[in-house]
Amino acid sequence: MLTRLFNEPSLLPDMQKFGGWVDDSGSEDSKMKDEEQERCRLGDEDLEEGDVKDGSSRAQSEIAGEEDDDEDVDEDDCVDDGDGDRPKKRGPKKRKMTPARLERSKVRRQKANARERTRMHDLNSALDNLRKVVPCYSKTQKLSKIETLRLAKNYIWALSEILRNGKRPDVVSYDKRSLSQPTTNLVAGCLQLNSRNFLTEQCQEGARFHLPNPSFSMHAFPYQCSRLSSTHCQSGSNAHSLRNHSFCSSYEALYTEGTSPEYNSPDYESHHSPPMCVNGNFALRQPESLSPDAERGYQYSMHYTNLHGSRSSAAHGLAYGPSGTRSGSAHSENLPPFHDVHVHHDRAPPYDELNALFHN
DNA sequence: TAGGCCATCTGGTCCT
DNA sequence: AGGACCAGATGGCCTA
Repeated sequence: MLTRLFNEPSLLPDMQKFGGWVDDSGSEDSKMKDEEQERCRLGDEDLEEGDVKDGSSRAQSEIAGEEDDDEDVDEDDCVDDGDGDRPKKRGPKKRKMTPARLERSKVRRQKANARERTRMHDLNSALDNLRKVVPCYSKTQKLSKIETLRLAKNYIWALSEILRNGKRPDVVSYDKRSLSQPTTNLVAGCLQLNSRNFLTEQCQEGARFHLPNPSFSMHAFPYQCSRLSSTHCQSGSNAHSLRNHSFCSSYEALYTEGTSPEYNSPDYESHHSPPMCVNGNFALRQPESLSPDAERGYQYSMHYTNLHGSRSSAAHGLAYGPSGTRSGSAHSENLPPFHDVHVHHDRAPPYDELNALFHN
């Protein structure tokens, strides 16, 4: 719960005002006390805060001439090693951790913690922004950090290849590191479902749709979400022999939140069959009624495998060929409305080539 | 329950 | 001195 609260950056500054990190303030205090006790016990240690493990920082701060304006105390206050034979240590005198210094150290540490939190939040925000511009985006099933980066890398790589060669990148030369199975499924399901909504939207608007954001047109559509239970996943649509549990699970996960009750009825779900694929390719089916321009502009296909060398079950489960023509018996028309999963693409660039990206 | 993912704390290092 | 950045440690949450 605390963790969740802290995920809300706006809350953090206020929380910091109230004694810093709630969970750890106590332990930090005790830690500080322990350190002080340890220093006195050892006799020859007078570490600055942050020097528990070694003295490098201490040496640094001492060299820098750290001064305690108000509470500068000699080391003798604390130390009585009782060993006159021991060679006197060189260097500046060490200072005892007085309560005032301890307090300052604590404040410093809390400030550093707050900065670190802010820094990590900024980093996460940037990562979220990146998630939104890689070709698959879901609010409900976020790509992990590492997968976001890998996906982005592959996306950039493929775009570069297309720009350089004007043709589909060679997937063999691609970075083969793996996305997880759930992510593989997510991307696959994401694209397939969006294609369906996308096309529906086009039909409703006369094969045209708005592009409020010319860069990421798919953001224009607020997708509804529906849920497919595992049961339905397994029992429904026997004709789709290639569908497997993993793929079903991904759909289930994707549709778990924000589900409209009406979609939970068996009748409704029975109409929804995850798309199939037999060769690792999947693509969006083009409506026959689309004008040539629309067809050219909205075609979207994708070749997708998982990275461990094993084919993605999701990819296997998709039925549409790379050309956008239907190659199996799946019914993309019957796919459930999708919830906040977005496929990003721009105008009508070589999507066939771009879709080769997700081989990672 | 193990493993993955994540947020946070912490100390070290470098830089200004 | 203080801030930024980094990496290790830790603990919570979630899922298979």
